[in-house]
Amino acid sequence: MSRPNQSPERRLELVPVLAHTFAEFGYRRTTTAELGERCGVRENILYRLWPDKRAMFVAALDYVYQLSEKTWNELLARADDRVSPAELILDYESTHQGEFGLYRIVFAGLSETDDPEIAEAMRRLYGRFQHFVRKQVKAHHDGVAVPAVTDPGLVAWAIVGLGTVANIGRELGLLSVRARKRLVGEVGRALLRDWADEG
Amino acid sequence: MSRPNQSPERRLELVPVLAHTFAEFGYRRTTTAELGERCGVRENILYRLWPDKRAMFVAALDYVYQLSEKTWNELLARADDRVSPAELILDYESTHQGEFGLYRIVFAGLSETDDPEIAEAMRRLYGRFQHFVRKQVKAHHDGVAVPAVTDPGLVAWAIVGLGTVANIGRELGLLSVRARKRLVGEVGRALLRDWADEG
DNA sequence: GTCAATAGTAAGTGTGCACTTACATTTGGA
DNA sequence: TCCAAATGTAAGTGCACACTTACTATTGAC
Repeated sequence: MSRPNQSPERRLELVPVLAHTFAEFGYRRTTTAELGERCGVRENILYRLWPDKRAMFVAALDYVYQLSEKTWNELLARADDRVSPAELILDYESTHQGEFGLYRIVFAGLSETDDPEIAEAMRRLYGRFQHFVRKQVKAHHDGVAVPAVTDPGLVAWAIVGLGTVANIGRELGLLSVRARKRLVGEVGRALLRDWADEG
Repeated sequence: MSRPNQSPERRLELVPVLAHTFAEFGYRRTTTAELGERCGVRENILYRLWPDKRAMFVAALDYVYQLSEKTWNELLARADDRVSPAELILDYESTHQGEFGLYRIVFAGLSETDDPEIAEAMRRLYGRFQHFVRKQVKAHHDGVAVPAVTDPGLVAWAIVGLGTVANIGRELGLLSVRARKRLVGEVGRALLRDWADEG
């Protein structure tokens, strides 16, 4: 034997670059030549690390979730007991949401769901997002007498929907920063609010 | 002169076919050859009716909104005063939402927003959706003492978000028919509910 | 130092597809 | 019945781009 295989490390280095490139151009309009250039390598180097362009995209999708989860977990680690985790994430997302433009990968993925592997990656992404949010909503509900919506799973989907539509509004220039903040903040809180409280 | 130009009529005939084809394959994976075949004409016929593929897509996007608006207006025309128009639309969407798969065109459009004309068409689409829903929410608020969220515009965006995430859940097989119905129905009603009522 | 595997360079290649061109046929107003 | 415009057919064309091949240079365990 000679020279240890450093492919895994190399993949970890390059995935963020892939993700940002796919976010910028979408799936189809991203060329493997462009990916190589951004990564500072020739195309065939990428083809040694991943079997095809599709696999590069799937890797980028997985990276997007991991990055979000990491950010949220760091956020929750700094939580005190005055504000519930669910509210903390809402507040965070209402200001920082989408700031790296990575949501555009998700949009790209949504029109490539005929590919089973991409569909699977999208399922992982949305499934995990919803699962994560649901956990926080459930915890939040422990301190709530009469939740506006009883099923935490439904609330989690609705919150994911808020984030999604906020990103659509941003992408199309239909929602200002301020409007997006109010959308996620006010509607999100209405979904979490205690129905037993005063109006 | 001889033979009147029937292009406008022909366009009206063909647009639904374009829309269903784009919905099936997305923007990039739809070939002009396929469009021609589905329309039962040669490619260059399509190029006489629209300048390029992009224009065909934009026409399909506009068609999608027109179809939805038509459906909703017919629905509202049958309304009585026991249920508010906003609730009527929620109930309708919670069962029939996305049934023709045309939402997939919207997903396709979301990853083509770098094209100014497509972006503009998407803005029209989402802008009109939100505007339409907002009108119904506003009317609904007239009969409500303390709305859960005061700004009808925000509520409208949230409802559009519910529809969007429900379609994503359907597309990825993450939400069953039943779950989608509950998502749009229960969360939608929570957003419309009167905060002054009993819990 | 040797050798085998890794890492990198440079130049294809084949195909899919948006769009075009050249030509034939039909239509309907005068 | 003429003829100009509309409608249709058939066969390109050129380019973008995913993926490959052939080759060179580096690394590091022995």
